[in-house]
Parts: sequence; C-alpha cells; structure tokens
Amino acid sequence: MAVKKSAAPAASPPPSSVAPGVAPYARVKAYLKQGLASGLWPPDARMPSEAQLVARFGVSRMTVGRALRELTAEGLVTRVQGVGSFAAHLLRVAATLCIRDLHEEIGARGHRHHAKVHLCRSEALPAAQAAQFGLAPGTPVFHTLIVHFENGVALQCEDRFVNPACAPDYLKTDFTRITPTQYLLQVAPLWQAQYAIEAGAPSAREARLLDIPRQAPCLIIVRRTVNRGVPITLARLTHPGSRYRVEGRFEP
Amino acid sequence: MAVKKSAAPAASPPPSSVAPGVAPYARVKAYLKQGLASGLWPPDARMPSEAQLVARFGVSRMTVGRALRELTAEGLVTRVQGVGSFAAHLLRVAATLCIRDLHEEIGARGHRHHAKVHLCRSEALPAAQAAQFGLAPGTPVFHTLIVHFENGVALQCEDRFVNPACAPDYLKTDFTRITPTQYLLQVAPLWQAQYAIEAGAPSAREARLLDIPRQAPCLIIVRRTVNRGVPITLARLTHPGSRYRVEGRFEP
DNA sequence: TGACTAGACTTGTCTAGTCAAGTAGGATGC
DNA sequence: GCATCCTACTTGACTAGACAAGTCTAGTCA
Repeated sequence: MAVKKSAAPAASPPPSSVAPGVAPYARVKAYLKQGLASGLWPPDARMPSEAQLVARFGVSRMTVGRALRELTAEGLVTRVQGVGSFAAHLLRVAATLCIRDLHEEIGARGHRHHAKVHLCRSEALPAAQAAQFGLAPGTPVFHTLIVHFENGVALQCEDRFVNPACAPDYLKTDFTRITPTQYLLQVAPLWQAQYAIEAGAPSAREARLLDIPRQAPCLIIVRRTVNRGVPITLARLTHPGSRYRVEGRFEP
Repeated sequence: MAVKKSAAPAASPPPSSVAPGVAPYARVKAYLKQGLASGLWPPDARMPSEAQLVARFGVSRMTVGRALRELTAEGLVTRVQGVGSFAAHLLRVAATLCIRDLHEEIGARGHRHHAKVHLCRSEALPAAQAAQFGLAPGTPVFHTLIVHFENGVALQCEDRFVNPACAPDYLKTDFTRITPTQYLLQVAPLWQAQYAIEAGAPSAREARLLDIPRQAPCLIIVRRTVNRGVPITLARLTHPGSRYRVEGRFEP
C-alpha cells in the first residue's frame, strides 16, 4: 500500500511523530489505550475497525490485529466477529494478586526470616479437611505445622496437609531452611490454585504459637493447589491482622 | 518448507491428529502447556526453539511465535532474545483477584441487595486521609458512608471519599439505586487501582452500622483509584469476617 | 595466552496477501 | 407484509518471506 488513504478521518496521533524505537504495534496499542482512558470511547462505544487503523497508521493488518488482540486479552476491548470492536466495561476489575512465597517476601524487605517446625508427620486425613482437600477421610497424608518469623516476630502460622503421592520425600525436608511452598513448587509443578481470604479469630493453638490474644483479628488465607486433578496440598495460613496484609495494584 | 525435517526429535503430538476446529496456534500452545504441566520442561529448562516448533507442527513462524508470546504473557515462559525460550519458575503465583461490584456480586448469587445511606455530603478532607488519597488536607471532597445489605443482613460498610473534580454530580446520585462503584465507573474511566486487604477490628461506628460486636474480626479492603495521576476515590470497605471473604483461583 | 572477529542461532517485529466465518442491511421476489 | 438472498463489512487466522538485534561459540591472529 504505502499510499495512505486520503480520506483519513483525522484525529490525535496520525502517522505523524513516527516515534523512534517504539514498535508499531505498541504505538497502535498506546493510541487505543489513551483513547479509552480519556473517555473518547466510553463503554460499549464502537472503536475503529482494523481497516481504519491500518489506514490511519500505515501498518499492516497483522500489526493492528496484534494491538487489538492484546487489548482484548487485557479486558479493555470486546470484539465480535463480523460486527466490530467495542470498548469494554471495566466493571469487573481483575487485579493481579501476587501470592508470594513468604521467605522471598521477607527477604525482599531486607529482613531476616526463620521458621519453627511444630509438627511434621504422617497422619490420617481428618474428616474436617477431607472434602476440601479432595481425598477420602483417613487417607494417610503429611501434616506440617510451621510458624514463620520476620525479624523474630511471628508473622504466619502455616498449617499444611500434603498428598504423599505428589511429594514422597516431603517429611525429610528441613523446613527451617526451605519453605514448604518452595519445596513443593520444585517437586510438583503447580497447575491450579484456589484461595480464599477471610478475617477471623485464631484457634487457641494458633493464638499461642503466634503469641497473640485469642480475640485478635487474623487474616486467614486458605489455599489449595491441584495438578491435573490431583490435589497436592491444602494450607491454612493464619496471619496476625496487625502485622500482615495483602497488597496489590491493578492497571489495565 | 512443507517437507518436514527428517531428524525431528519425536515426541507426543507431531502433526498427527490434525485436531479439527482447533486453531494451529492453539495446538502449539496446548502442546507447550502440557509439557510444562507434566514436568517435561522443569523451571529454567530450555524449550524448543521457534524453528523446531515450525518443523514439528508444519506451521509458519508467526504462528508458533504467537503461541510462545501468549505463554510469555501468561508468565509460563521466559524468552531471551538471541538465547532461547525457557520454562519459567512459577514461584510468583499471580492470581486474578476479581474485585467485583458488590451489587452485581449479590445479584449473581440470586440475592436481594439494598443500601442505606448514612452520610452524603461535601466536607474538608481530613488530614488522616490526605496523604493516602493524594490531595491536600482541607481540600473540599465528597464523603459518603453507605451500608450494603444482602437479604437484609449488613455485608459491607463503605466509607468513601471522592474527588469532586472527577465526579461533580456525585452527591446528586441516588445511592440506594446505584452503587458508588457503578456510578464512578460510568463517570470516570478507572485507570489504576491500588488495594490492601487486611484483617482488623471495626471502628465503633462501623460496629454499630454493621450490627456486630466491637471485637468481631473484619475483612477490610482499602482501595484507591487514580486516573492519569489524578486521584478519583479512596474507599474503605469493612466486612464482617463471618459474612464475607474474597475468593479466587489461578490457573496458568 | 588473550583479544578479536565471523558466523550460526535465537528471538522480535513487520509486510502484503489469502481464506474463512460471522453480522447487518438492502434489494428482490412472493 | 414477509421471507429470502446477496453484498459489504467485520473479525479470526494463517503463510512465506524479510530485516533487525542480541547471544554464544569457534576460530584466527597478535
């Protein structure tokens, strides 16, 4: 093509300012993103078609297609075959919540981590956890109870059940040197995780281990991981509400 | 090309089983994903190069490139120009946390939502919130305090400050019919959000409004949204720990 | 031995065209 | 009026090539 269509509708960034070092698809993407942010295309508004963007930016259809496809993946644009591209509602804000390994997280803050193992044995799966874990009650499972400290202050009580079939050598690990999370990620590739974050009071044992009052509010994260339908581990992570919180950010 | 390289290393899905109706890029992607899930390529292991995948699947480089690019975006693969593609560590588990609008969430459960407005006025921004919100103390801001009910039970106490510059007509809205979140998303496109999830005790007023004891653990979400550097709103959402939790799942 | 260079290999990106499939609207025929 | 068909427009996906840029290795030369 090269010869640009003369009847370009004209708007903000035509092929002017070729932007050095920025890939064409990124330029198209930035243009669309800016239009969405500025309200040029409110939710459900029709956005320029691929052909129009091709004409405006003087690039190939593959290139504008990539920009639109990535925006679709990010949830900013809705596309309907045969109809067009539309600005998406951002009602459902999908945020990236980063569940980091605690050891790494403490290290990133430049602090000292240590762990105390209170329980590390094989036992029959209690009925209370059986349904949640996805194994029959009474199945032999590994059970660890570890308290993690940041600079000597108890930060997390980790009560964990592990499927022996996925990590036969789990109990032999020295959990004062490596966290169960790290170990399990090495042994069994994580493939699915479900989690619930809730506020609640600690159990009597958790209160004692964390050295907090029984009525102190705690942030409790229950996480279950599964690989190809096989349950790997079920963990209940109890944190004193005064010492721990989950933070995150979201930007489309 | 067309003639396949005879020295193909041989593995699971060669061009055999052409898979009807599944796009080629999706087939390549599924193949790689399965290899990662099965542990064929443990973290940091070298994955097949684009050229090898082109030979194996008999598709063009653009197609395998798309598959690898999408896996990279999903955090499953790390690519280094000039070196190769490698299986990523999944240590950092990025989960999609869905911050839904409460009205929509309750509706999705088939339950009845109603709201009670306790405060809806303009006031000077208190110093306590100024730094967090990003406006000077004393700046006139809109302040609402709304309690949301699910089937008549108090579920959330929403204490919110709004920047009048972003939503001049905010106070005129009937918040028993539309939630502030919905209104603000219509008026000002959300462009950045920061949030913190923590467990704590409710304030005296929150306990009264939610009809819970002072020492009942609450899940508190503090959310700040910004558009192009301009603060839109700062919200403190307090939920009784016994009635609300955040759930999510993650699968690469 | 050590510095440098050339080539092989890799990913990153783009083009110009193709075919397929879906939608919407207008023209046609009953 | 109503159903049908055709056409224009849209997105979805792909190909076969191209060039650029980064990395690594092996060989060469001082």
